[in-house]
Amino acid sequence: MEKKKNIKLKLARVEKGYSQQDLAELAEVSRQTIGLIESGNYNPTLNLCIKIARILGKTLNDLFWEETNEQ
Amino acid sequence: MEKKKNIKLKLARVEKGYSQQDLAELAEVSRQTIGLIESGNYNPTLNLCIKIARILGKTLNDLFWEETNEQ
DNA sequence: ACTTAATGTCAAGTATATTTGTCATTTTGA
DNA sequence: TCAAAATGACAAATATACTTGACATTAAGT
Repeated sequence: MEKKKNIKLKLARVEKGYSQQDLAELAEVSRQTIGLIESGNYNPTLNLCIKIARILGKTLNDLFWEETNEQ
Repeated sequence: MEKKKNIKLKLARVEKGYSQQDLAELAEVSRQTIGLIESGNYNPTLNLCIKIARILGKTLNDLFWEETNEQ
């Protein structure tokens, strides 16, 4: 049951020059939580997604929305 | 500590002609969970937000993103 | 007025997001 | 090469999302 990595999040983080640890501290969560979200095997809460998006200067859609064909 | 109601979600649901119960069944969660998300006193998981958005033909930003002045 | 559907709310239980600690592996820079 | 920084991964504990059940209140239709 491999899940899809969140490459968009990782790219946005690296573009800002942040390590997982840096982003974790800014978002006030653990480094592991950031790692798990990037790995894709994770279901974070909405508030954390919003916080991360704001820190990285992105929106929810930018980081967490996948367009589907039928919609 | 009153939190802001998610009026955008409620509007999108009513536009589709769904009751909270209807949406809950489609999203495979309890009616209470939908009610709590609309009431704003809640922090749902990302996967549930995505599921709800897809059911209502909206995006994450449409339903759960608030633009801020500084970004 | 009456009935039913829809919603709000509370309390107790269950599932799972998140933390903490630790160690292994990879990457980066001197 | 070497050392340090960054990341991956695991297990056990804690915090909290979500469920279930139940009852009260409000809205809508007849």
